[in-house]
Amino acid sequence: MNVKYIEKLRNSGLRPTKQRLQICDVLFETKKTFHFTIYDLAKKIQKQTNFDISLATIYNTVHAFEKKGYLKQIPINTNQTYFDTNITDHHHFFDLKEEKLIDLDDCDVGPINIKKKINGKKIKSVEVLVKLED
Amino acid sequence: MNVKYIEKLRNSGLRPTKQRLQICDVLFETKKTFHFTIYDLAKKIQKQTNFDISLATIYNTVHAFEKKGYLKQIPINTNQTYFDTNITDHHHFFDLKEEKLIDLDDCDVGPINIKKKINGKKIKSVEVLVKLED
DNA sequence: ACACTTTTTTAGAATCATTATAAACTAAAA
DNA sequence: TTTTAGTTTATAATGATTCTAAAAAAGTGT
Ligand SMILES: [Mn+2]
Ligand SMILES: [Mn+2]
Ligand SMILES: [Zn+2]
Ligand SMILES: [Zn+2]
Repeated sequence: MNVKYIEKLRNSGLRPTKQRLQICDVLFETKKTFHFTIYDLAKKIQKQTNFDISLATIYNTVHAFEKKGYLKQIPINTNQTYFDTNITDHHHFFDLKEEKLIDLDDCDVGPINIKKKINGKKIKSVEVLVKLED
Repeated sequence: MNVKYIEKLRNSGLRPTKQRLQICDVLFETKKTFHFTIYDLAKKIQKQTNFDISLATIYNTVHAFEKKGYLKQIPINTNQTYFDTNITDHHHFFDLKEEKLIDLDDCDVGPINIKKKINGKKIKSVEVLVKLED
C-alpha cells in the first residue's frame, strides 16, 4: 500500500519518511481530488492519524510536493493559500459565501486562446476563476 | 479639479476628506490605469504629497473604494494583495519573474462561456490569469 | 552492526501583511 | 454653535507563513 508512495518519494529525491507517507495517504489515497488549506490538511491528518505531524513539516511537505508537481496552488485572494490535489489543467468556481472551490472540467469552459504575446516570455499556465454569489 | 472626486465620494456616502481626495488623485488622475499593492500606493502617495497618510487610512480607503466598485482586487497568490484601477472586465498576465501584472484586453482572450451551472448560485465574475515564464 | 554524512523533523521564535482598538479629530446636521 | 456621526491615526493584536538550530531519522559505505 505504502510501496507506491515510497517509490514516488524516492524517485523525487525525497526520503520516504513516516510523516511524508502519512501526508501522501491523506492527500492521494482518495477517490476524489480535493482542495485544501494547510489548516484543513492539519486537521485531516489529526483525525486520520495517531501521531501528530508538526505544522512546519506539513508546510515543508506541501511545498515540496508542489515543487515536484504533485500539488497545485490555486490563485485566489483569501487569507490562506489553497492547494489542489487535482493537478490536471482545470479551472474553478469559487463560492464566495461558502468560501469553497469547485472544479470546472475543461469541457465546462471552452478552449481559451490567448492572442497577445509578450516578447521573450512564454505561457506557463492559463487559469480561469469564476466567482459565484447567491 | 477636486470637485469631481468630492461629488464622487459624496454620492458614495463617503465624506470627502483631505486624505481621500489625495488618494483619489493618486489613483484616478492618471491617463493609464495601473496595478498596485498597498505598499506601492503608500510610496506613491509619499512621493506626490507633502502630508503623510497613515497606513490604516490607506487600507481603509482602498477597501472602501473596492466595496464601492472603484477598484478591483486581482486574484493571485502572492504575499501581498494586488489592486487594479482598471475596473472594466478584463484578464491578466502575471510575469512570474518580475512579479508584475499586465492587462489583457477582452479581445486578447476569446469570449469565455461557462457551461456548468451551480444550483442557486450566479456568476459574479470570470477572470483569467495567465502566468508567464521566461 | 557500526560509523559517518545528509536530510528531515520539530518546537519555538521571527516576520510581516493585514486588521482591530480606541482616542483625537473633522465634516455634516440640527 | 452644539451635537452627531464618520474619519484618521498611532499603536497593538492577529495570524498565516517562514526561519532557526538542535535533535532525530534515513541513507551509505565498511
Ligand atoms: Mn509555495
Ligand atoms: Mn478587501
Ligand atoms: Zn481543482
Ligand atoms: Zn488590470
